[in-house]
Amino acid sequence: MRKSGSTEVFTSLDDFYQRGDQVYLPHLSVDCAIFGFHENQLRVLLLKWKGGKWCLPGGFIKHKESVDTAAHRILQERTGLTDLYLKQFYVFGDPKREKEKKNSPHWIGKRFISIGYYALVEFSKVQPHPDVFSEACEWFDIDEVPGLIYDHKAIMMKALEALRFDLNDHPVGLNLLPKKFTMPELQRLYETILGESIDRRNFQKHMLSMDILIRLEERKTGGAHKAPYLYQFDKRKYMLALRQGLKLGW
Amino acid sequence: MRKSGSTEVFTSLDDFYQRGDQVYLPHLSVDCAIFGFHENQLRVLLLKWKGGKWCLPGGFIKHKESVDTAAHRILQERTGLTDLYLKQFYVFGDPKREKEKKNSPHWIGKRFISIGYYALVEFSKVQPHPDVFSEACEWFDIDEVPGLIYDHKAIMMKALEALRFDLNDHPVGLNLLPKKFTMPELQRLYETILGESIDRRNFQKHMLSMDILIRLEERKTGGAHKAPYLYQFDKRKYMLALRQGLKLGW
DNA sequence: TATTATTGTGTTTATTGTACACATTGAATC
DNA sequence: GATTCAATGTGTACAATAAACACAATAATA
Repeated sequence: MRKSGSTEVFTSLDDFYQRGDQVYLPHLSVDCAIFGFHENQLRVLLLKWKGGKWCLPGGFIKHKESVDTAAHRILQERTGLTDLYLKQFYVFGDPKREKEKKNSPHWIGKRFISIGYYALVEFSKVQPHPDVFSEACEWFDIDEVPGLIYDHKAIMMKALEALRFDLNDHPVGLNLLPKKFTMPELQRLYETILGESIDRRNFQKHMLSMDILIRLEERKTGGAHKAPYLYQFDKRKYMLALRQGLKLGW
Repeated sequence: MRKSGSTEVFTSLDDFYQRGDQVYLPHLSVDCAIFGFHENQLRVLLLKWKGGKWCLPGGFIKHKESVDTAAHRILQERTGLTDLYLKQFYVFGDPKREKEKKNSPHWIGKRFISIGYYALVEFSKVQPHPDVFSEACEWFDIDEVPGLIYDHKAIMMKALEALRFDLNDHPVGLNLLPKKFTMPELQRLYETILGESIDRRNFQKHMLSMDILIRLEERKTGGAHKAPYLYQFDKRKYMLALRQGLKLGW
């Protein structure tokens, strides 16, 4: 059994089990690893089934809907965000991937092949919404993710791997950080994604040499110690650099 | 309508149209871009529908079969090879992707979402076999691919892009070249995949510095001009280097 | 035997990456 | 208000890598 997004076309949950395949493609689902960055940590948004395990937000594809649109719809339902960075990264097609599933006669009890997406969101803008199958929707530090249903842990790890890979030529920083951020924050983002530490001074030199950052006059106050400058991305130069193949990674 | 691999479980083609969904998952297909390297050119293996357009080899997923297994089965049927390098690279999920398709009542006339794989094969080992829907199965230079059915041209281009990307950390050379090859041949392979020319001397230096090549005593005779040395990959060191994150690309 | 196009093997220079040092600053402490 | 502390801002020296380039050797052809 799986979670769905909007059930408004159905009169009841039972109706959804009975007639779901009239609306959705059978045997196919979309699962999303939604990444955010908060308090210098990479986080992932998880759902908790009523009385059950945690899982990645997911849903199904309508009969005449593109897979990308389905993923956007699902993400919008879970986060409230319409404008987020979304990337398909892998298909999970092992017939035994849904270990705990009991073979029910419903369409939803059958085997599902899942198309994996990862999303990058600005943490502070997200309003987590549980779906009808869930009792909670919360952020988890990626190092503290609990046991997940089915192969969702593997999906999440693969998403993280894809993210690490994409750091070079996809707008990761731009989509995870707030408008204004400090150099140390940007560095922590890289470090948490790559899982390694980077020399502070070399990092700054490297980032500035790309000419995609604008240093503001402001500094970030409040913290102890010396107040760091605030930066923002020069979005035009950033996207141009990506198109021209500049490596934004480490 | 699409091409299938083995139809041995069906009594006739009509039977396949009528009962295919009892064997295969509906709405799902696998398409493969099979790459080979011959006469210093990267090539792709295409099928020609009886009386129709050219297309990528493809097939369907059995109800209890993993997607990877399905792809291997399809490839084996088309090339005769059981042991080839295969990698899933993208899902094509636009409901309008099958432009020329007429909506027939059969399962096969419905919308299909296609999972794209690319394969790397040693050209000389392949015995191309048309399937039951095809009249021809031939290699094409990737710069001379004719118009393809549906979105298969886009799938092929995306496969090529994925291959270019994977050149760094996947065993591309090992799987595309014959056991023995010359340094110029290896270089042409890189150049044809990357679409750019590389300095001969720097290329050789770079490749040798990786310590994954064994130079044989033999030289390749027959050609005009100076006879080049033959090399082979040190498979153990090659795979070790990949696992350790050595960049084999350019 | 001379020619030609290609291969084998360097060297030099420029660019990039790595390691490390020291001064500055803002809050907290005495 | 001076001192301490932990973090930030800036810079320099060295190593490793990449790019540009030169010349000798060789196998078929003329």
